[in-house]
Amino acid sequence: MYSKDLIKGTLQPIIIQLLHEKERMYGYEITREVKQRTAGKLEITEGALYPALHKLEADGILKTEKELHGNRIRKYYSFTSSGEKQGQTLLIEFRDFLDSMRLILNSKSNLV
Amino acid sequence: MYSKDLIKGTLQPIIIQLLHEKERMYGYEITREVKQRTAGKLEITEGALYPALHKLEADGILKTEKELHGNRIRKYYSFTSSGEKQGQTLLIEFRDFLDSMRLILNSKSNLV
DNA sequence: GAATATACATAAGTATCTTAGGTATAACGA
DNA sequence: TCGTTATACCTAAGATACTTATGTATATTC
Repeated sequence: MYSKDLIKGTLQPIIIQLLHEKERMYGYEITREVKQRTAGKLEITEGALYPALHKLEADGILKTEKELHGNRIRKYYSFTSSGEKQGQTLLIEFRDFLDSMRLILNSKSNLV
Repeated sequence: MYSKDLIKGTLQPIIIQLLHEKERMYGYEITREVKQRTAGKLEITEGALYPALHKLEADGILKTEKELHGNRIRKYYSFTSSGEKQGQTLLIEFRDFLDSMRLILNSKSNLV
């Protein structure tokens, strides 16, 4: 697991990214998918995820529908029609931000 | 400028990276360098930078020496001998973290 | 039948940031 | 010469995204 502070601010774009790929997902599924993609290096804690999902719903970006699987409830999240566009914008910004980080780490500048 | 929340957690590794390249820098110089490297997309606020530098010093990773330039004081930061190693470790972790972000954004997973 | 996995949730505390303010010198343009 | 911008440091209040801990409940596995 990475140091806790690195992760701040990345959770929302991660959620948005996954939902852009899969249309609808439930919370626990998101934690599993992230863990799998990063070979266990990044584990989203539920104490962070659920409040984040609730906020995205409260902001009108995601909507939910509950479904019974076996005897357990799953709460599926998907984009609202307006949220779709907002999510795309946020993802573009996030990718651009990561590019900037790479620039900082790699630029052979006039330093030294 | 990027959304505020994206930036959280990245300031410390940025400082460490720059000091690995240049040996010693002062606060204001760091803000200029970051702005230049990112074409103005990332501007470190002084309210964030100075407390971060103070913390790195308090943690024994950086040390300082004040210098008079013209009539203005510059406070130069550089690694302590033990801080050098810690900084390297932190940078490796940060790069790895960015790689994980890329994995999440790019993996053609079994989703959909 | 105990431990682990699945699946949701909240709440207190921590840490990093933003925003806003403060001090002071240097340089530049109107 | 006077106001603005740049340089250069600093702190404090408030916002907020996280961690850690806890709770509830069902399903599966050993």
